[in-house]
Amino acid sequence: MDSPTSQFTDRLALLFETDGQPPIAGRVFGLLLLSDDALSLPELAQSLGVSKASVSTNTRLLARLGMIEPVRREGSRRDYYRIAPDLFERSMALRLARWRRFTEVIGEGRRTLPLASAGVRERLEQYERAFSYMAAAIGRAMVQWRGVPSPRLASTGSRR
Amino acid sequence: MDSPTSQFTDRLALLFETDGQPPIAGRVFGLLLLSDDALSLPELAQSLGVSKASVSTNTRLLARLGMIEPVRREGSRRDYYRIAPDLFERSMALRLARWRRFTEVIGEGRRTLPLASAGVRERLEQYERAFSYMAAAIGRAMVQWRGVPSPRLASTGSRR
DNA sequence: GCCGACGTTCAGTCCATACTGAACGTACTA
DNA sequence: TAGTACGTTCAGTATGGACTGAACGTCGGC
Repeated sequence: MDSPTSQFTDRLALLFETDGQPPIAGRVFGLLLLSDDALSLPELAQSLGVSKASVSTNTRLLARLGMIEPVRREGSRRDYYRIAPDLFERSMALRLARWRRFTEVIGEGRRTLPLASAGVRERLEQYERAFSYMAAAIGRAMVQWRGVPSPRLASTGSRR
Repeated sequence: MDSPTSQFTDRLALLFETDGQPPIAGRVFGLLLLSDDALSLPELAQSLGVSKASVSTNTRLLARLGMIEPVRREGSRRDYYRIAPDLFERSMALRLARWRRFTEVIGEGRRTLPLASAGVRERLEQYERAFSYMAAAIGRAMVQWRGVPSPRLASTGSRR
């Protein structure tokens, strides 16, 4: 792997790490991001210079997150992976889901805990209301974005 | 600290941890979230049963993130901390910033790397365009939310 | 039906880092 | 000017988890 590419995957590794995910997941993601066609597990392992055990674990992680997906090629037992066609939507959904989990913990606290005061209750409710509002708005905006005709991709099929 | 409260802070600790932040930051945040008035560093340390060194580090982390803020009480050298009044906006901004960082790495790759094909370039550009679109939409939605009159908080000052 | 290639699993190692306790610098007080 | 109560810093420790290599089960080819 050439130096500029490894620099790119390194930055993604760091970014993934600060997000609480294994660095190699970022490297695999970065490599696939720059690759035109799907890559096999041994190809990824060799390009990145890591064990296939790591690649196996992290491809499954990324696939579970919906950021990449396996591609079956007939006449081959190998698993090929590529970036998910709807990558943007997936990554947005992931980040929104994290935020929702956070809000749900707050909501559960509000419902089950003996709160110190009405002010505290109001603070938590306010947060939950704001999240619901924003989540709905984000959902609407995403629908609109999907409707935006993509100049070049219009014919290549933005929906799978 | 009573058991249900520590259960709540534990869940937040776990949530922070999966987000790549120290668990104690989550505990401090949870405790402040349920507290009506600002808490001092030694109070936090004692309630959570952790060292004041940890509390000092993590309060500064949370303050840097804008999730909590220090309160000065005249006639006291102690630092008191409380949940940021604009907590929701802050936490949204933080999550958006993370996403932006991610998108910027992709953009930098697109600009500086010798890409394999036009398809790859288009994929990256598409991601960047989508992010810009969504970021703008989220910003507009936030402005609208601010404009939504809060029934009970209207008089207590939602702006500091 | 044997052989080889593939993906997964698991025990082991290693590294990062969260947390602690003690030492330190600082500012208010008497 | 001591004394005290802060918050911060730093070396040390320990815990979690990412990664590895080897062993395993499985499926296709000759």
